[in-house]
Amino acid sequence: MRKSKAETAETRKRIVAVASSVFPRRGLSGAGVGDVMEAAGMTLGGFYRHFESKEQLIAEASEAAFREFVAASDAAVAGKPPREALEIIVRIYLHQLEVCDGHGLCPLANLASELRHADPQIRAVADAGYARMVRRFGSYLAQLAVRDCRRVAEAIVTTIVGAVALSQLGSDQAAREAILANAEDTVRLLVDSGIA
Amino acid sequence: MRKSKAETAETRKRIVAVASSVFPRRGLSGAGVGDVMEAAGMTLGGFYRHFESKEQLIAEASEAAFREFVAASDAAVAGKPPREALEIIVRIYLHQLEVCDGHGLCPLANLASELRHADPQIRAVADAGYARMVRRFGSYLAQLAVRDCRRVAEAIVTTIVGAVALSQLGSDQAAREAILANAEDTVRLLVDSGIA
DNA sequence: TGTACATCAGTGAACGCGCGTTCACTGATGTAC
DNA sequence: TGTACATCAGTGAACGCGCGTTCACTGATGTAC
Repeated sequence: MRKSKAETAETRKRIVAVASSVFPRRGLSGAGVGDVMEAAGMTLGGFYRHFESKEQLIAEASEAAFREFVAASDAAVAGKPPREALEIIVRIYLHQLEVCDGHGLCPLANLASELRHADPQIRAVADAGYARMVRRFGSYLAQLAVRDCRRVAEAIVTTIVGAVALSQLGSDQAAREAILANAEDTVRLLVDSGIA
Repeated sequence: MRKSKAETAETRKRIVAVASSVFPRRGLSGAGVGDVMEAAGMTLGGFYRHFESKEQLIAEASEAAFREFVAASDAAVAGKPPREALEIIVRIYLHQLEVCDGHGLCPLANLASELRHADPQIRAVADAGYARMVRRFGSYLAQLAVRDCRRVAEAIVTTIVGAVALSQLGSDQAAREAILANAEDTVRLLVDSGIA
């Protein structure tokens, strides 16, 4: 049953891709290695041909999730002016849960409290993802001549991460939408506050 | 070894109090029933004289955590004018992690992603806690004649919960403090934006 | 290019540990008379 | 009020399940000659 190198690489990618959607949706302790492998169409036993541990998979899956989000939102804002681009990215982030295929789910918002207790490797990925988001917003804010770009960018990230995390606790749909809509307004307020 | 009714009630309260600090600090799946009992100065076996399940303890501990936070912040703002009271509560919330005894840790910020996968009983407590926080801020905002009290209150809660949750992922102290300080500014901005 | 052997991706079963839960037991409290 | 018995909080050990990890095995791929 040995597979060609190309197939092996494909399989590995598929496992990471599946994991990047399974872990944010079900939680780090809520989804097992077996669940991920099953969702990838394989059996449990093959896992350790590709990864050293569940932790390693989580780290790579989180990296992939950040990359997917960046790729998807980059594509959506290609050629748009900065203000519009910024709003589109915020909107995509806030509505990440409504995308049915469940990809591009941000680890920060979806795994927040679990990441704290994860191992250093995983936390480092989360840290890098956060820094990346801040830099991304920061660069748009700079183009808009916003004062204190970095601080405003951090505030925007806090707002949208908090909104997505909280919106998943609400029991009724209306409350969840209200939280997300509010976050959009808050971001607008933050941007305007920094514009001379 | 049977204990008097009063002692039994004391023991039960102690377990809940300990749990309300252990679970937010170590996570729902990171802390076991045995850990809580040990921290309460007892052995594992006695747990089921007081609670039906770990889930029930988590639910009661979360309720207690919300209550503790309300009690502590109520005491701190007694007699203060609304604007000042609001700022103090925000500050207490944002610095909840620095309190050494580890009490008054908000389940929303500290257990965010784990609450999503918890059972309905626990989620209901989290929901109620969120609603309570929103109402609390809302009433101060109303006293300040802020427009859209409820929406602004929700935005404030999103901001401070997001800030506390995110601040725990940062690796260095400076980044964590920056997130919290930013949140304080964002809240001010939100309040001012609603004042005629 | 063809052949023989080493490699190794994937399978299915088993291992081992952690942890929620249960249980037999102890001895102090509560209660019935 | 005193006595005898039932109750039950707390202990320490055991059970059982889930899950991360390991392992023997299979058969297709890669490679050395």
